[in-house]
Amino acid sequence: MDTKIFIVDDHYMIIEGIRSLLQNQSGIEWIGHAMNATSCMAFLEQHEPDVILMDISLPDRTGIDLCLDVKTKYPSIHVIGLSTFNQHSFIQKMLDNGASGYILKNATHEELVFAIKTVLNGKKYLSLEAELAVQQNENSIIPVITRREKEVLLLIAEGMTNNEIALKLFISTTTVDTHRKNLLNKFEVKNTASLVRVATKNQLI
Amino acid sequence: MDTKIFIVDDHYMIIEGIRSLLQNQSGIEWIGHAMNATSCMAFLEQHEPDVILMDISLPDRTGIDLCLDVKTKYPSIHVIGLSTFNQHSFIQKMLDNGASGYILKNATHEELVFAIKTVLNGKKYLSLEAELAVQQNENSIIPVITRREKEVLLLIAEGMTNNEIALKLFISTTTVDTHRKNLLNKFEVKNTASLVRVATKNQLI
DNA sequence: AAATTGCTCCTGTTTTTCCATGATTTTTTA
DNA sequence: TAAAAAATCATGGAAAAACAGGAGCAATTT
Repeated sequence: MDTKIFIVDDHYMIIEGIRSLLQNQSGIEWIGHAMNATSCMAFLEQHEPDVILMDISLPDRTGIDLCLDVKTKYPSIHVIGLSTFNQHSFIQKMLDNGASGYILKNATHEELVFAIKTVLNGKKYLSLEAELAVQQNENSIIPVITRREKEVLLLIAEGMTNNEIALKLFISTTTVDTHRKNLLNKFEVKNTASLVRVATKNQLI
Repeated sequence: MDTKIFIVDDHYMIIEGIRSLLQNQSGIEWIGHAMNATSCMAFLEQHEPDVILMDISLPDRTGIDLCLDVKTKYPSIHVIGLSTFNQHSFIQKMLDNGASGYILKNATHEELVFAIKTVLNGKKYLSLEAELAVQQNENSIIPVITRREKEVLLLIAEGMTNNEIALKLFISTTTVDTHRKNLLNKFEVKNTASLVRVATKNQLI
């Protein structure tokens, strides 16, 4: 029985590229593609692929969210993340949400097939670049911030002062200042400029 | 005589995708691909394509730089920018450097062929999304900053204080402050937080 | 030759941030 | 439900940034 592959990606060229890469591969059957999260879920009502290649960025939802939905509803399906970026946080989140692997769009035909075979055996496959990115991720501290802190962080990035934030959130200025101070501590930075920079880098803003 | 197409992109799947999309297209001949700027320039020593599809992000140089080089050396070649993002600043820079068009990687077969035909006729082709992005670009102010200001901007984003920047650049603290003031004015923001944010958004950092 | 631009520096004042420390109340979680 | 975490508020002081306004000098453009 052939391995059934399904692709979720909103880029025609990628879909065509993968189709072309896999088309003469024995043991692999291409059963279709979706260009957004909604039609992916709709497709899964009718068909059950063995492996889904899933782009991180989709028009209606992120691949990260979609991955969680798919794995919750169909735990036996193996999901492989697919992206142009080797963005630490993306990769980690994708794996946290149940993905079995992650490859970049510059993967070769061989790597693609190897990744599919690996996850079918229940193992994880990370492209070399992705693995490096995850390691880097472990090195760099991704601080855990509270809901309120995140709220304040966003407003800081908007350029609001402690005072303005206080008015907006109906709390005291000194409270905002405390949140700000805690953010600086958690991110291990010493002023607002690098706070915004680091937070942006980590996709928090 | 067939139109000779050459691709510069570091993603196998995209290369395969485009090849697959163009393969049965009459009047179009695929003459090869390069996966970085250097081998692109090397290829052009021997061959002269009519149209180059060029990715924005390449491993050794940006497509933006490469585009300028190609157009300088071979003005008759038409360059079409290719990217996942409809990033205003990228598109504009690409066009400034002589590109004849810009399409996104979710372009259909029809759009791709139409874009190629359009630029061959000496006209410009922008994908709908790209056109919108450029319009947005015109709306949002992309401030022109000087070399020194950019230098200071980077150091501000690094989290350095005026004093530290002054020491690093061998200038007075008040001078740094002036640059900072000018940056705030040019970016039309009122503090460092939004300065860093806006600059990051516009890929200046 | 005149105007513009970029870089440099200055004096002040006001506002905001940064830092330390401590404490109370509310919410989450084990 | 008890313990932990989060959110709230406060005081006070030092450091940095923001704001205003002016000004000299060199290189470039008009």
